[in-house]
Amino acid sequence: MTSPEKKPTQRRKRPGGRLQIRDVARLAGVSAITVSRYINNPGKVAKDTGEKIASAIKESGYIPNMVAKGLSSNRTNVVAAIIPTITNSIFADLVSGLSDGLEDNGHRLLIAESGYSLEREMELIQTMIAQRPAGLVVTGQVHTEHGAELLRSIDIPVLETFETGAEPIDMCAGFSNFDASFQMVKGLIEAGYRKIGFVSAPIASNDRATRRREGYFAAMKEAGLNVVPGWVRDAKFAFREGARALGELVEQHPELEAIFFASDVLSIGGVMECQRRKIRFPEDVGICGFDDFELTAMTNPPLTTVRIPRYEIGHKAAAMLMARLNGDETVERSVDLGFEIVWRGSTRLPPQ
Amino acid sequence: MTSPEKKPTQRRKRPGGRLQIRDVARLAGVSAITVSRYINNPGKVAKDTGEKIASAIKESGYIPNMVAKGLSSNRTNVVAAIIPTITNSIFADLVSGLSDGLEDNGHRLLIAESGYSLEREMELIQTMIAQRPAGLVVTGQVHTEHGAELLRSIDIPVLETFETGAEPIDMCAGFSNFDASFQMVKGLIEAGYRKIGFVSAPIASNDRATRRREGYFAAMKEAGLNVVPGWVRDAKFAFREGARALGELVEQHPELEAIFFASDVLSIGGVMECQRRKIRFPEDVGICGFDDFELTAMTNPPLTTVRIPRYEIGHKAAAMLMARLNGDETVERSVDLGFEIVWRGSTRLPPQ
DNA sequence: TCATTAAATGATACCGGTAACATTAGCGCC
DNA sequence: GGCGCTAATGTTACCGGTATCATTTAATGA
Repeated sequence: MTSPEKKPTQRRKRPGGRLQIRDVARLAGVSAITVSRYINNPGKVAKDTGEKIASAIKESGYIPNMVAKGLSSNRTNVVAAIIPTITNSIFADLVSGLSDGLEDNGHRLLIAESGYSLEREMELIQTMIAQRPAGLVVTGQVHTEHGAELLRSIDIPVLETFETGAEPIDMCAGFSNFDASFQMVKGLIEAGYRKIGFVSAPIASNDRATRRREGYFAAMKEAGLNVVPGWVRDAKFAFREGARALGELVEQHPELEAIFFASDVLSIGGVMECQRRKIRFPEDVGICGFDDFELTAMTNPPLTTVRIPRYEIGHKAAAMLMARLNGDETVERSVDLGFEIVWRGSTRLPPQ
Repeated sequence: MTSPEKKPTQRRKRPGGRLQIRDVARLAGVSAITVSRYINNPGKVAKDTGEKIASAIKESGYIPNMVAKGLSSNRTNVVAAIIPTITNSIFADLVSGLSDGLEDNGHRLLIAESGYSLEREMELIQTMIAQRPAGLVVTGQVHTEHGAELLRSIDIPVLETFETGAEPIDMCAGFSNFDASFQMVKGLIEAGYRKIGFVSAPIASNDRATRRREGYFAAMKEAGLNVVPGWVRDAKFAFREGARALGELVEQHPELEAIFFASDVLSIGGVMECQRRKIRFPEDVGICGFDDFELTAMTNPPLTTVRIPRYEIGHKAAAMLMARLNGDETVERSVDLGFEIVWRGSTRLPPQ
């Protein structure tokens, strides 16, 4: 029944698989390596050879196998990004900038969400390393000890985003959350506000929120203003949490003259709550936010907020990674893309 | 100077590289393949061998190379998703659901944005195939001819999301945009509205928007209501575009009794514009949206809208892909996750 | 007792590309 | 003419895992 002859190592294990570079080479009448050269650097092959290969590729519909390429060349065209959540639009904008910058350089984007957990971030760093990305983007400058160790030990460019206050592990792109918050509060004080409430995301596992809170305290302290503990609140990233925080603050601390929401998810929620409660701003209480969501320009009156370069951070991050991958070791290690306080009608304005 | 002896094929080309499975094997005193077995299926190795390997992995901090694994096993643990844009929160929610579902199964997510261009989508399908993903997720059921051909020809599960009207190329998960829009308009008509405006995203390259518009026309026609061409508008996905559309409609068509924005990005913009113009809803004009953004519940009065299972689509998509990858060929090909019309105060309510 | 079978483990080739080196041809120049 | 040099192309081994088949060991049973 079974024929005794034993095939001596058949050549192709996967007859259903895709076309290989060898098939294209055969079609073009050259060797596989020449096709490889043409694909990666057309200038390296003679013009007529290149044309033969090009038409062989076109006719056959060959699509290269980047997995094989990655293994053989020891470099992939994938960049990994770990963000807290894609549903917060500041990170969606970051990812968009990153994606645009990477696509322009033939790279793909692998993303994962840590859910604002540093433990989870650390696990994701490991699983991302397993994919052998060409570069790694993380959020913030604080990580678990083991996470930071992993980031230090890998031999690919690592980019921390959204905060530039500390010395980067490798590179960072963002702005100073402390300064931005400090300047906002300082401006409010100059505008005549004295009793200023502060609402931010929970500061656990979130150095950006932590720096913003520190900026608030520092500005208050510098002006010699006392901060009542109840003025400072946590609220998770959700519009309704901002609404809840505003409700609690105005009920429990009617003395407040202004409320600074250190995220526009929260400030928009706060504005909605004001409208529901018929609280007028800036007349009854000044309201300001952080992030410059598109919506902040459309409330009535529009919201004072901090414009941060969300898309630009991603785009710059991509550029920095690409430069490093191209061997440019002169890339700046810490890039501060700045911020801008946008004064609009939801608060009184500082003089001048 | 240079020693004449020629090393006969040195074993390791990349001494700076990461630990390999062979290193772990040596540490544990077993062969590489046994370590591989332990990693992929611990039950396949003896208990004490497994323990030795486990501690060797732990001590050495070995992180597997998924690129090599992908090449050798001809299957990667990466799923590719192509969405129009990550900055529209409906797709951010989709991606979030997808990401959660994939992570639970040890898979990673590769994303790319097509910018609502089918041409770009087609290019991205090609570059994604080059990465040899385990599965591919796209948006909508309409693609370029070549794009559809590619999707049909690949031998991995393909999942079309957010629309279930047509026969899927392989699988689809979503809901009927036509029905959802039809039911919303039908409800408005039952609530007594006759002159109803319609604002949606541009329908070019966007079958979801196209179906929603068709649903509007069908419901109007069924009720014997005439549609004035000027009542139907395009607006790109941006809050200010929704605001602009509302402004134009109320100025040019003051006869309109209700305006249906077929996206909550647009409806929220419309609401903001109403507040600025002191237009009351539902008193002056009924306003309703589509998507059920969190914010729609917080406007004053809250917005009538269509709740769609954004996160669930992504999560279900992941589950369907994983089932197929596990060899389950009984997976449903077309999964309709439904929708719900949420009647709130921004429109009059249909009877009962 | 020894063949039979299952469980555990190992040896080897291979996945589809590319790095490193080899080879060939063509050219300039002394 | 021969040498050196460059441009174009080919040969071979290798990237770090796993599929496949082989081998060893232990357990089972007539």
